[in-house]
Amino acid sequence: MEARIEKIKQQLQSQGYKLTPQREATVRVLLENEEDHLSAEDVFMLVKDKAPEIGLATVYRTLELLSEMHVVEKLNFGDGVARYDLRTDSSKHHHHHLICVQCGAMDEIKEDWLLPLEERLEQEYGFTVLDHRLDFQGICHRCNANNDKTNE
Amino acid sequence: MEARIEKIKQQLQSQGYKLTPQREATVRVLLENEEDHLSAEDVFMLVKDKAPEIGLATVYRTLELLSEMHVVEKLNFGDGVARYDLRTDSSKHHHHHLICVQCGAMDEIKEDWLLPLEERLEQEYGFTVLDHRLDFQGICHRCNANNDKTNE
DNA sequence: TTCTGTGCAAAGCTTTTGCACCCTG
DNA sequence: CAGGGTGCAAAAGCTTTGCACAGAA
Repeated sequence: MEARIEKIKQQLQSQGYKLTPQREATVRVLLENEEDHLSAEDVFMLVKDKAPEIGLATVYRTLELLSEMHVVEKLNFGDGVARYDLRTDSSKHHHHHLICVQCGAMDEIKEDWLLPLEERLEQEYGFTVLDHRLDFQGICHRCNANNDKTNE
Repeated sequence: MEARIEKIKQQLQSQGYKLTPQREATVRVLLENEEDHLSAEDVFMLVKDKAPEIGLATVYRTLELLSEMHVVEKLNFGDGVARYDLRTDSSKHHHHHLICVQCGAMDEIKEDWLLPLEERLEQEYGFTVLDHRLDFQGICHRCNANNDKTNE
C-alpha cells in the first residue's frame, strides 16, 4: 500500500503537483475501498475520519486531479452521482460490471474479454481504442437462485 | 413513421397513459433525430418548434415515462446530462459507441459483437444478461487521419 | 515572495417536485 | 366531477467556482 502511494506521489510530482495530507488521505480511502465504487460524497465522509477538517470541494478537486492523472477513473452508472475507481497498475484499464437490476448488486469481472474486438475496431473502423467500458444489466446468480426457490 | 407513433400510442394506452399532443411532439422529435443522442434540453428546444407552449418539466416527465415504457433508453456519457435514445423494434437493444476523446464525435456500431460474451456470462457466472452497454473511448478515424497529416 | 492548495460559501446545472389549472372521459 | 396531464416556479441534488488565507519552495 505504501508503495502504491509512493508511486502516485511520484506521478503527481512529475506533473508539478504535491501529495498534500488531504490528497494522501483521499488516496488512502480509495485504496482501502478499492472494491467499491465510491461517490465523491462517500469519499468525503470516509476521509473525514482521517482528516476532519477537509472540505468537500477539496475532495472533488482531488478526485478531478487524480482522474486527469489517470490514477482513478470517473464512472457514471446513471444514478445521479459520479463514482471513482482506482485504476490498476496495468497500463490499460479493463473491467466489466455486472449490475443486477433486481437487487442492485454490482459485481466486477476484471478479466479482459475485449481485446479481439478492439483489434477489429482498429482494423475495420480506423478507431484507436484508448479505454472502454462494458456494463451488463441483468439478474445476478444470487437472485437467479432465489427466484428459482420462490418459484418452486 | 406514423406506424411507429401509432404503436407507441398503443403501448401507452395499454398502461392507461395518453398520447397527448405534447407527448406526440416529443416522440416525433425523437423519431426525426433517431441517429443523435439528444439531451432533455435538446429535445425541449426541438419540441418548442412544434409546440412552443411546452414546458421543460413536461419534456422530462415524458422522457421519464417513455423510459419506463422502454420506448427510449436513458444513456449517460458522463458529460453531465442524460441522453435519450429511441429503442429499435428488436426486443434487445445492442449498440456500441465510439467516442473520440479528441474531437468529441460519437459514432455508433449497431452490430452486436457481444453475444458470445453473454453466453459465457450466463454459463460461468450464472448472470442473466438483459441489456448491456459498451463504450469505447479513443481516437476516431478522422482525427487519426488529421494527426497523421499534421505530423508529416 | 510567489505559487499551489485549501475551506467555506455561493453559484451553476441538470433534474425533480408542488401546485393551481386544464381538459378529457 | 374525477383523474391524469401541463406549465410555471421553486426546490433539490451534485458539482464547480470565487475568494481570502495558509503553507511550502
